[in-house]
Amino acid sequence: MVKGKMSKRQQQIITFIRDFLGENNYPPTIREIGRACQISSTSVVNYNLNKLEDYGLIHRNLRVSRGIQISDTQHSPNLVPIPLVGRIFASKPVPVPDAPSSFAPDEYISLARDLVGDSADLFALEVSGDSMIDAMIGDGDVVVMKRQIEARNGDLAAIWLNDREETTLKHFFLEKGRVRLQPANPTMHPIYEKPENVQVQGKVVLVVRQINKA
Amino acid sequence: MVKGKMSKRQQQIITFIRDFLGENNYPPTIREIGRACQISSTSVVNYNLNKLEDYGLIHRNLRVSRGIQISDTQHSPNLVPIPLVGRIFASKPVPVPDAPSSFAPDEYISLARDLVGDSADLFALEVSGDSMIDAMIGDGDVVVMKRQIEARNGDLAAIWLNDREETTLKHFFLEKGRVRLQPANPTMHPIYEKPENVQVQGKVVLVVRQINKA
DNA sequence: CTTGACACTGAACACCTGTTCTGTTATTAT
DNA sequence: ATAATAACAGAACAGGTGTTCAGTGTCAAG
Repeated sequence: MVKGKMSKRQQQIITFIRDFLGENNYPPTIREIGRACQISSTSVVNYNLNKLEDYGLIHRNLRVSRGIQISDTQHSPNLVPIPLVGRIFASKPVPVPDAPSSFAPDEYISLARDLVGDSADLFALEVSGDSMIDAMIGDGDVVVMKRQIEARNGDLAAIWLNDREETTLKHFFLEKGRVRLQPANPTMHPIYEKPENVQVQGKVVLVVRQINKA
Repeated sequence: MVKGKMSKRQQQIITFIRDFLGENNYPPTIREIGRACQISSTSVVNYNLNKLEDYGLIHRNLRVSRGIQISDTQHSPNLVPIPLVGRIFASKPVPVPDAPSSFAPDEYISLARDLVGDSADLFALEVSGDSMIDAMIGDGDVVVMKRQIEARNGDLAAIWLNDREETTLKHFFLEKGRVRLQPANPTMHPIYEKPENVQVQGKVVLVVRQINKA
């Protein structure tokens, strides 16, 4: 959260840092910033960098050359590796990985960070069969899920139905004592379940379908 | 391509650089590398860094502090920018961009290269409405297409139907004088058209669905 | 007007950093 | 064994780099 308002100069500085990082893969020095922003004195750059750190927009490693990190955005590698932990069937619960760091080094899929954000507990599943077709998800699709036990209204969630012993992907709505599970396909009708019969296993964040996997 | 074989020390150095970069978002100095790898002399680190650059594993910016880049982590080669050229409706032809380099700098979406390959003439469209639902593609989905006028059997193609004046996304099959257009949803039935009535506008390569666009 | 805060200048300092040089040790080929 | 090459150590140097400090001008509040 930004407490104060960034001055024009500070905005100029932070955009330059971002550009410089994108081009060189390492942060600029104080003097390089000054040169780019027409600031004659290193102390002024230092002064404004401290301001930017107060605002929480950057992080500085003191006494280290080029020790600037941009905190707000996605600036590490722009790719997020997501572990592909298994397949998802209608007839089995979702194979949710135990810990966020339980690395199954078998396979990863890489996605641009701006598609999925920075969350740590993401994992991916390949869909087997056509049982998720009412969620507009077909055989071979890859779903990226976020590990969580509860869902908020409207979330597309992976839900285990205790009585049917079946996994389904539906939009989750808790309404006056019952759970409405709404297919993503708007031409289909919802089903209603008792809350104790549904078990949320994760929330779908992204669906990727490769048409011609070579 | 690596011409020589990396020594143990060089391997140690490059893994340290990678770790350091992952932790601090900026590259280490020569002396930091030496300290971490038990190398007493800066010249030895320099010596091995030059070797690593000869092998093509890193790139050095001479006379610049922390001027080391790891070539395989450079995000540029791993991300493919795809121009988002417009929206796709059932009632209108696909807005195919004219030239592969006709840059509409409005918006881009970045995707990992291993998802879409290297082809130059890719473009992306956002789907409006639920008219593509029989291709399991819903409102707000993004389809990545490859510009081409002909389709091969089995391709999921964007097809303009001359008589209905309508765009549809279906699997394309040319069979004995007629064209079979098969919905991606296996529970739905195909339609048949005369070849002169269908006009291929592109081939769908990828479908991405972000569930909670913030 | 005075005060104080804010943004900035210019200069100086101490340390950091990449580079280069001479020399030593280990490895390999002849 | 001998020579050549690769790998390393240590020191020194020039310039880069973060930091600090004494001032300057501006501007709004008291």
